[in-house]
Amino acid sequence: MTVDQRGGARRRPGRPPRSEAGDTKALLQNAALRLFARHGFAGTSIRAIAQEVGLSESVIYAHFANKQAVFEAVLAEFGPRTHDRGELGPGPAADDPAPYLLALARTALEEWDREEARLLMSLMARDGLLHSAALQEALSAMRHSVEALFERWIEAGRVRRDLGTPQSLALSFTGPIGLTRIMCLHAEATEDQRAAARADILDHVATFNRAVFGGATARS
Amino acid sequence: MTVDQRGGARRRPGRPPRSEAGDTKALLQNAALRLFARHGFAGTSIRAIAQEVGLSESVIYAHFANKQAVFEAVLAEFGPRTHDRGELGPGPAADDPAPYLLALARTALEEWDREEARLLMSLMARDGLLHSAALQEALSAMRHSVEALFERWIEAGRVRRDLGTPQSLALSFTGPIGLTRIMCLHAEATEDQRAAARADILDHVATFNRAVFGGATARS
DNA sequence: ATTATCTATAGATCTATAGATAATGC
DNA sequence: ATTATCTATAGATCTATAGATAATGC
Repeated sequence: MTVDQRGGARRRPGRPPRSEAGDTKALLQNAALRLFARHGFAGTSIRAIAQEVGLSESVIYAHFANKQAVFEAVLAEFGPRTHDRGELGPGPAADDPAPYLLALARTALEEWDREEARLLMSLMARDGLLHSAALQEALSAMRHSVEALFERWIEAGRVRRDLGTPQSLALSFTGPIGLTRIMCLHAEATEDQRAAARADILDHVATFNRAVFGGATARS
Repeated sequence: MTVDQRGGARRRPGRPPRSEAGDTKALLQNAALRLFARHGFAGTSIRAIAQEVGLSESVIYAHFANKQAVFEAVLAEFGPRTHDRGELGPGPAADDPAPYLLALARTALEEWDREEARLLMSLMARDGLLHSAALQEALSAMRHSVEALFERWIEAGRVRRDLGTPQSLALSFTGPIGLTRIMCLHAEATEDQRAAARADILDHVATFNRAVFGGATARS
């Protein structure tokens, strides 16, 4: 009788016919991601998640052990990947620093600007996940891989040795990118804000490249 | 009878004698800040706040209209200042860029490493305040004031004009500082993590200064 | 009389479970 | 028989209010 999101009357009791069946678990996880991103874990009720999909709240317990398990499933499905971070594949042009860094940034941007990634960012900016050990590790892994690049470039004479440690250079390069991502590439940002954020990041990379690699890349 | 935080038996009914009176409102706000920082708004109950101070939960309504009002009072008291941002006072040495930027960073660090500021950071990293209009504005104000500095320095020939726009330079300078603050200067960070964060920030500033102002500052 | 606390409680959630119901697939 | 849903409900919170109680300050 009651009209709901799924667009129709409330279901009757009993298993629904094949024609109406969907991937309920996936629908629930998706709804949960959106609601957790908007209202946080404590601010999202089991009831709200089920309602969003147009189902009775008890159906959640057929798919998840409890509310916490829903959150963990969302993180496992959409959460930060631990593997395949930062490397851009085996080696397009890692020995030409400036273009390589630009390509790295572009790749990251493409990944981070996806809706799913933005929802995840909003979720992390609630619930304190920004400070969770998991994210800190993912971030530090990413940072280490960039440090390794600078170390190599210093050895190869592509970066003035007196400029700073590989650690410091890596932070100077990734900092503005990471900050802009956290602050602007989230679920509530408008398309305009996101476009500005992407431009800011690319401008930073260009400025960084000019300051660190000087005219070397452009002229020699 | 029940022992509580304030260290004693539960109060009896009736106004407490002068000897036991404290600034209840301030105590409540302080407890609320800590709990909101740890568990978020929705994850913190009125009950938990009162309990933390060792009072009955109904006492909260003598001091605040409702739960939301507690949150707003906490933000008003501890929240991001809109005024007196970034300027370091009228003018210590704004025309010698490198030392000025270093002083700017040191001042910010001192402010941000205070316990209260760290609690606020944790609070913002829950409840989505990181993406609130209020913080975005505070941040953009800070950024603009740094942009103005770079603009002045470019005009004065202290920064190579072809390096990048004032906007881009400002982001390249403040990005690593802001990111490190958000990620490391929060309530749950250990003293070691915070020390590393402070060192990272100062290293970045040094690297930035060398890359952007080159030997000019050191030698001429 | 006013102020600052308490106790008790109403009413609204919220999580989770038990048990009914109807379609499916063997 | 199994699966995927529902209805109904228990029990635990949670917010907020009403009304009692005792110290304070005039």
